[in-house]
Amino acid sequence: MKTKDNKIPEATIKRLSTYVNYLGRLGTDSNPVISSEMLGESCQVSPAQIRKDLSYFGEFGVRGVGYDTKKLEAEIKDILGINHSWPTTVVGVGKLGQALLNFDFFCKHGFRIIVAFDSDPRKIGTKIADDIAILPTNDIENIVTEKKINIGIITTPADWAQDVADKLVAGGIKGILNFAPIKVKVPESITLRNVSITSELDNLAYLLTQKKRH
Amino acid sequence: MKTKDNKIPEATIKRLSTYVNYLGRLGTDSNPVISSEMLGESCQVSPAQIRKDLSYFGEFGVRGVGYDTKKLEAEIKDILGINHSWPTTVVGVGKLGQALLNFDFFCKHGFRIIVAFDSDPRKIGTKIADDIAILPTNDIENIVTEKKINIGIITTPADWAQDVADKLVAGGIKGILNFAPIKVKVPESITLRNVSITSELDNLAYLLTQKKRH
DNA sequence: CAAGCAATGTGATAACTGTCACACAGTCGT
DNA sequence: ACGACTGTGTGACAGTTATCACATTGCTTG
Repeated sequence: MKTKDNKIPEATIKRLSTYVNYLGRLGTDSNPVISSEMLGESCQVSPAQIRKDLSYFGEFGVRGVGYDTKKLEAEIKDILGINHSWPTTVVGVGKLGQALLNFDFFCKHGFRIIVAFDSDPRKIGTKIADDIAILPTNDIENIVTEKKINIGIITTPADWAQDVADKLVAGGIKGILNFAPIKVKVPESITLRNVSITSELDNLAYLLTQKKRH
Repeated sequence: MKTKDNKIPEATIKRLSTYVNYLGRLGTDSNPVISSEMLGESCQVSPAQIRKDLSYFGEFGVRGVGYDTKKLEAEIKDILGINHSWPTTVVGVGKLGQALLNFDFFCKHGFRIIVAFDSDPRKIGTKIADDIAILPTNDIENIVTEKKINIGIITTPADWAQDVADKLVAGGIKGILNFAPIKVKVPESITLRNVSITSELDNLAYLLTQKKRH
């Protein structure tokens, strides 16, 4: 795979994710080939934008024809790095954690949940969703190191998030996806993404308010 | 409140949400006044960015001093439109739906859950999280109209999402927050936000892959 | 085999977003 | 009361992202 440039817009990555998701749920038999216009229609992105996004990484289509659906899906998965399994752990087995653990897409998107952690004694020692063990949060550092876990997903309440992040980092985690509603701080070398559900709600409220004020 | 211009970057709104969230969890007694530098430190945003963000909407600080913490929080809430209650419904009472229904922040962020919907007969008729009734999805249109519900949150599996969205729209919903991993289509007049958890995962995978390839 | 067609790939351009430096206003100390 | 000081508000600038038009290339058909 070519990577012509390392200045890829984050928005492009987000869209690639949309594309691959759509391609995945498309019957490849009925649509062996897809054009940027058709894909754009489904993903609500302009055809030109799609071509531009892909052009950052190479040439995947055939002029005058379009893209081989199956091949394009594989190419994008390769670009995103979701064509193989990332050893992953979920910390915080509340409702949100459980929702994620049961998420079909986890495995489909290249994430293998090795183990989960929680601080609730009643949950520790039990198993969840396809035989995933729940261990005490104090074991995070050791287990992450031992099992060579790359990715940590934080679904604890806000107050615990920073402590959990520190433990994951101490264990040698590579990346963190944080669902707790505070921005945790980690060393420069750790890849971090904060997912703020409240921020999405606030954004919706803002848009509705704007509309009302027109 | 002044709105000098209607071209506010979406990123600004996202950051405002971060600011207000942080201000909310700050002891107002210990910090009656906060500077853009202090706030920036906590929210991991440059001080200049904060001042710029706020300047879109007016002047809220005192030069040489900073911002009145409590007042700033109220101002931002006013800007975002989360200083009052939006009548809201959640469709899909799976794990993710339950997680959201139990989310403390819902009420704190100006969303009042009126009712929930699900298609599972075992759930219909029961109640959840502080006395919220679960009704069948077939009732969506009528109830949304009757209760004048403004916001619909979709937490169903992908296959149901579009159907649910259509029902919400038929009931006269104003805005939709969609957690299902497909982009639903709604009329122009409806405010829609898609929250893609898989996209966040993909983004993390991409960043890690980049790092590995360095 | 050549001409027409269809849809890609991309350079140029426009729009948008963030950064920076500094003028300005309010406060505090003397 | 006045000058030094502190932190805001903002215009100018730089960097980034999206849009557009069209040249390009491979397929198809007569």
